[in-house]
Amino acid sequence: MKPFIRVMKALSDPNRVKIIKMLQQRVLCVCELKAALNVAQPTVSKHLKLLEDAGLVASEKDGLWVNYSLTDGSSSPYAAAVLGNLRHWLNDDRQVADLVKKLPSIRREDVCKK
Amino acid sequence: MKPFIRVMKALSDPNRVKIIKMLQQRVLCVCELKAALNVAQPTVSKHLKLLEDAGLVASEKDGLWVNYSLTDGSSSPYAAAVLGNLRHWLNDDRQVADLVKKLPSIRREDVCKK
DNA sequence: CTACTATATTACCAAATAGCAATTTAGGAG
DNA sequence: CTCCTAAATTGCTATTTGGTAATATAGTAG
Repeated sequence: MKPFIRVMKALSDPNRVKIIKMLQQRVLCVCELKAALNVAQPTVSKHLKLLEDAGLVASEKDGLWVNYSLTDGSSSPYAAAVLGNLRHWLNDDRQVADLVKKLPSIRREDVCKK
Repeated sequence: MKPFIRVMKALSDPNRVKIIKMLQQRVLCVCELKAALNVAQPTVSKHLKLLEDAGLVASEKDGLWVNYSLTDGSSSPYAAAVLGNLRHWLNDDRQVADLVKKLPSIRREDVCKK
């Protein structure tokens, strides 16, 4: 039951769903996500932790950066199924579409460094 | 986005998931669910409202009783998909299995009437 | 070593949520 | 009508949760 609940909980927040939809486009680091969502950096980190615990995203360190990507779902059948559905779900959603559209203009080199 | 979030939120509580799994067995009224879950009646009603708003369950009055059942999912593609998955998901879960097993012994005539 | 930067962690606040007891609504039976 | 019962609603409390600012951690560059 717990693993299923974790996936549902992870996907029951708009910002976390947006993170998933953005990661469908490409690998992203924390500050790119922070820039896209317009929230504080710790907020992004917390969301990512929940998504990772649910088996929805994976992280890989690259020097100073941490790259986040979608998992293949092998760690959780629930995550796998919903990630599959989310490939086509919400593509027409206004907020998601806007984010995806502006995503190419959000580049690590510009966005990181305060 | 909202309808999707509603479905995820509705399914991110163990008692609500248990309600879904029990409704896969048969139609149930509020006091049968209350007896199965061991929670207060208003708690059950509140859960059912959330599930109904998400398009996961439907209610039908029958005199003094209100019968709750799973929807066919026509009101929400998200609900439809997850309800489909939940047909085979969690069948081996300890708590769910126990509930399903004791469900036949929970009969409206015995359980309602305090 | 120091200085800088990306991320994680901690501490805290406000809003949302699961739970209950008490009450209200609504239908059935006398 | 009154009495009874199933369910919904209201009002409340404790816990959870999304957010932030401040701090700690870890890697890079000099």
